[in-house]
Amino acid sequence: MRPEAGPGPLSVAIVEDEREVREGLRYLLGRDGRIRIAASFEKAEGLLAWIEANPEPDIVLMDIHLPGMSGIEATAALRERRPSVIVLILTIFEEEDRILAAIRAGAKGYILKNTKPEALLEQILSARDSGSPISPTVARRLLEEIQRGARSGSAADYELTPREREVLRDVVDGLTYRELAERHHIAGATAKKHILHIYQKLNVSSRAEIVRKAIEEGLV
Amino acid sequence: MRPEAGPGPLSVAIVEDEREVREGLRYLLGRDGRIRIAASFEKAEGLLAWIEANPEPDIVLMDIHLPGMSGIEATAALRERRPSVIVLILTIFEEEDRILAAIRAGAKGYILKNTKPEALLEQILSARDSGSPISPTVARRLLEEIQRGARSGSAADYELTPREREVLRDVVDGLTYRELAERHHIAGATAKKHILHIYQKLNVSSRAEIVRKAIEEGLV
DNA sequence: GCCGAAATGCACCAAATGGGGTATACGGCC
DNA sequence: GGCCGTATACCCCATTTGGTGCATTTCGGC
Repeated sequence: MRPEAGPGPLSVAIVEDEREVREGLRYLLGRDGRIRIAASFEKAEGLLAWIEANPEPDIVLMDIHLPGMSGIEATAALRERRPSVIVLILTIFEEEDRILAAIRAGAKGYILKNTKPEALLEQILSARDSGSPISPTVARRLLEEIQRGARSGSAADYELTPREREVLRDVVDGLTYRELAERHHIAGATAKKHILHIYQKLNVSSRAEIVRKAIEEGLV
Repeated sequence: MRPEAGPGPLSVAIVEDEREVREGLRYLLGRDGRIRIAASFEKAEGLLAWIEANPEPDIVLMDIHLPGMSGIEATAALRERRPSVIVLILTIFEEEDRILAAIRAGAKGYILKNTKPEALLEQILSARDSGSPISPTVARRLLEEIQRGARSGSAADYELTPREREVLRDVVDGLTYRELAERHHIAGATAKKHILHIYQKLNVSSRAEIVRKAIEEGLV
């Protein structure tokens, strides 16, 4: 292997639904001689279909939020069918939970879109040499996650009080503050207070998020 | 067997968190000579502990919404440990999804609390003779469910349009109308419209419910 | 070309929600 | 006794949400 030069230009495919961002990436990466844009798609399904009939690219830049199949799902599908393709998640959000999900799905890197163009370029190139480009912000999250998992034996517990656990279950059942109040014989304001505390502990801020997290983490 | 007389009074245990309702049931059922109230509890855990050390009752009247363990969970636990005990769900709500869940958990009947006292009494007594007291309203739901399952091969599909499916996924991700609008390049009002349509098709009316249903039915 | 379904957009409104603060009561622990 | 966490309750406020009704555009099928 020749890490310094590599066997010709790095072949890159892009999956990104925003046209401007997609075109911007094509231009930005394409003008560097070390990279060749093999194709770009606005939907993950497009990439998956294309890859069946074409030589596989070295790297896929994958957005997470896409119409239709999500970037994470697409990453998982790609690992199944084309395990040698390196998938780099490229997203604008610092979505705590998605980082782990993406990595479990087989992503080799997680780059934020606010990364400076030159740095972006280098991160992509580094991926070829078994590197894993991770934005600093993301790296921090990963460290925190590792620490968290290390101490409590990976128990998805959060430190909910018994009362909060009861309320959580009912929130998952779709109860409003008022119904919560009736069911537990407390004031609606108190029910709200409990829920707000749960929000803080689970690091969410809406009913939808709390329900999802509670179900996925097995809190109910 | 002597269906007309039975082997003495029917032994009934009650699990109901509302004190007034619980006492009301004790009075109502207790004054009929054919029934004997063995015990009553405000929490399912109480019943489960009690039943370990006492002769099992013929019938358990079980509320669904309880602090701590739910009535459905308790029903399932009871079927495990005391399979001969007949559990009748007694609840004030006509909760479509709970009916099936309760029956799967092993409930033998599903009675609504708005049932008239005399009818309630007869329904409970009928359960002893292999009857399954089901309130008419509930029976209707069951028929609909059977019809639904019969036609489409039990596929949990609902008839969502592709667009609605996309929106549903993002709602599960916790996006607000505003974020939905940005992500799909549509107006917030349109995002709302889609969600309202999904509500109708899934028969729910809140973010929390839609997220739960979507996850549990594998729509995401 | 017409029809209907799907998707889109907007207006209006009542209710629910999320977020902030303050305060009291109870129980266990140092 | 004093402290802290938990649960309780209430106040205010901006935003979001759920519900309706109506109108337009788009698109595939007949």
